[in-house]
Amino acid sequence: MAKEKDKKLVEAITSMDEDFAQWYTDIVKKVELIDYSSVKGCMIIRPYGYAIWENIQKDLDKRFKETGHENVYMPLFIPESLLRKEAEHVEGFAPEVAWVTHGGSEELTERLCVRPTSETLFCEHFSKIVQSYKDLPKLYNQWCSVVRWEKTTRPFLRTTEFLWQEGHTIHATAEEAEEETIRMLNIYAKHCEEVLAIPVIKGRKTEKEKFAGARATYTIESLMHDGKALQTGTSHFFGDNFAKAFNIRYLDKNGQLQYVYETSWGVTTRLIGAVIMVHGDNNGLKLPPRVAPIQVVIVPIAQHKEGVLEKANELKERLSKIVRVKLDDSDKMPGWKFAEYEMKGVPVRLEVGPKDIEKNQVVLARRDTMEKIVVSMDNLEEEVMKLLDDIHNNMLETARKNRDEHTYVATNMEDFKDIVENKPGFIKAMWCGDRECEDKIKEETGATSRCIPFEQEQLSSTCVCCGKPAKHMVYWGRAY
RNA sequence: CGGGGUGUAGCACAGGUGGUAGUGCGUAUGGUUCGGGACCAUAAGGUCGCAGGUUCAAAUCCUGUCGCCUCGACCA
Repeated sequence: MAKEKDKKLVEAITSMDEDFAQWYTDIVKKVELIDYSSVKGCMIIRPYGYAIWENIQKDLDKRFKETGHENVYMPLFIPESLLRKEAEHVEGFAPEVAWVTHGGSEELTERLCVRPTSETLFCEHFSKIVQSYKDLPKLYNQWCSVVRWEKTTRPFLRTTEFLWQEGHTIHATAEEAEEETIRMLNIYAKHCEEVLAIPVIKGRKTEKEKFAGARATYTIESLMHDGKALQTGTSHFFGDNFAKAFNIRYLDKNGQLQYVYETSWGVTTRLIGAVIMVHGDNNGLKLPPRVAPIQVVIVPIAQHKEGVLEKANELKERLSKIVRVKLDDSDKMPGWKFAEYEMKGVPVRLEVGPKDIEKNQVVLARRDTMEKIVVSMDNLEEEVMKLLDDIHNNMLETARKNRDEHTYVATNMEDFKDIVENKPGFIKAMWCGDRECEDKIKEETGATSRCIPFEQEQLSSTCVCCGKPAKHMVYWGRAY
């Protein structure tokens, strides 16, 4: 009887092998990361989910500031005429913007769009504040939400409104702007590996896949557990494209009017989706220690017995000086708590009961490997810190190994199709650089070009699709 | 925007052929428990997604509509 119940509870999360999409939905709901709202495609980010975002923000914001960026805030609304100033840009975004047509009961003379991204607002502002080469560069960033009226939505991965940061910078020269574009891409990559324990492929997007209005788009791509790729962050080089459309000019040292060179770059709450799908397992979420809202959860055993709660509180006090720690002294059974915090992805569980107190020890259980170790209370701080670092490194390596094991090489279309159908993952293949081949591959296999990686390999000399001489090695895959 | 599924208590669901709503989990209270999702007792909790229609009578039949999930085409 009891066993049947156990089974039922364990099955609360759909197995990822059985139905990955359902597994994902189960996680975001049951772990209480989000709730659905009454507006289609909009999600409520609950405290546990938002705390992950705050930790991501904290780390990224620090990295932005260390590289000289300043935070600003731009308006939510963009007048239609402003959005239309850059042709490619408006063409790319117009189909998915939300329009405000009324103020109160009055119809507006010009409708306003809810920002889908803020390039045009930054450009208009830059054109007003920049006169001289001495005003450059301007390195701005904003944390905000944007709205894109997407047709299908999924929590974190694609929502109608989503939280992000968008950096916008202007520079005197193209070289300087290019450098900035790459610098920020590297910051994203480092954040992913050092904080989220997600290994990424850095590279450039093809013309087909680049951002509307950009000269070049750089991207970090990661591989999810189901073998689908996720564009995890992007950094764009605009050249003087927007500068010309918005007339952003400055006087150089020689008294000549010059256009500025511009970049923009962003990551979103999608990063949380990536964390879920890269690290999670059938027991639930598995959070990398550096973003985990709770890094150590203390579960007292037989907490009604004398001295147990006192000791648990004492350990909590000690640990709270170095990690984010929670003591769960609720009336739930210990076993229930174990399962609960495993589902929530808490990296380390600390068990302390009468037997431990007697022996001056505690039990530490790690979420990544499910191993339990016994450590002395005397050097608890040291052991916990070491364990959290170990967990981070192990999670990063496990993710890297998983990605590498699901990265395949194709040298002809037959192999390419076979891989897409039977072995979900990244496909490395040579490409001639022609749009027709890229289109054909997408049409025939459903896979898109993810990026032209900076780290090139010569897999063969001919294009996987048409057989003409190859120009680049490209990562392909089905993507979110 | 097309295909499929779904909407009944906080959650998961049951309620062919119409008769005024039920089960499990959870919640509250009291007690026994506590090293891997405990048990007993008592109790609270629902305008059956919404709007029309048929009918003496609708969770059930009809029409419309909305939300959500999911698979495609488009996007971070």
